[in-house]
Amino acid sequence: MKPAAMIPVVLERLREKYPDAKYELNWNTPYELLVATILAAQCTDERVNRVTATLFQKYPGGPQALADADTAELEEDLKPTGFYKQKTKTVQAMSRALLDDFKGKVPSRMEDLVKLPGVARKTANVVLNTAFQQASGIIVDTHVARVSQRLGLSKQEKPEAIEADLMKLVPKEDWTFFGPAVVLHGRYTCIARKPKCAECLLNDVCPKLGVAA
DNA sequence: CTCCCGATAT
DNA sequence: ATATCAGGAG
Repeated sequence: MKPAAMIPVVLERLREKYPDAKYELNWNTPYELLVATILAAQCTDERVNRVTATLFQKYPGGPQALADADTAELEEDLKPTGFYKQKTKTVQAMSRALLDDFKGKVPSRMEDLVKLPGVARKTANVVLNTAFQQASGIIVDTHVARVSQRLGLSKQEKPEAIEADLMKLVPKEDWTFFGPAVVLHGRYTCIARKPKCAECLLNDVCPKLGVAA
């Protein structure tokens, strides 16, 4: 089955299983979502939510508090999310850039967002799709990348190239659903190490590329 | 391409 | 022992 013909099937079945697929990160403001998304690199949402729950109480009011925070102390706060020195540096630099260049407000344009330290298209798309209801693009994280390759929707390796392929295939009105839904499918069914092909809702249309028989 | 970080599955 | 986990920077 050709990729273009698979898309309606994929969308229909994912909608049935995950009717209201959305990101499981907790947030109250675009800024909180941006920080949470940065912290989510190589880390589960559940762990991020535990950290941010106390983090935004301790550093309230947006980017100023985190920009001004003591770095060593913030490192301890972020430690459970892994890559904590890197993430501390990134979150503080991003917060300062927000204050310096955007009056402390999270910009709602892709071209502005990706200028922020620690923000590339994946993170920007999460913020735009989720907080600003904007179909700026399709979120391509490790799950979306893997599932897209296995389904034969893209043969590319780089996330940006995969996103470009997907944007041609998936109708724009489905972009904000496609990302989160495929993430869930990738996390719970089309698992990296040991995909559950037997119980997969797409196993009849999947070419099973890259999956051990 | 490597590094950042550490836990867990295989 | 190695791969992977909601990536991005140098």
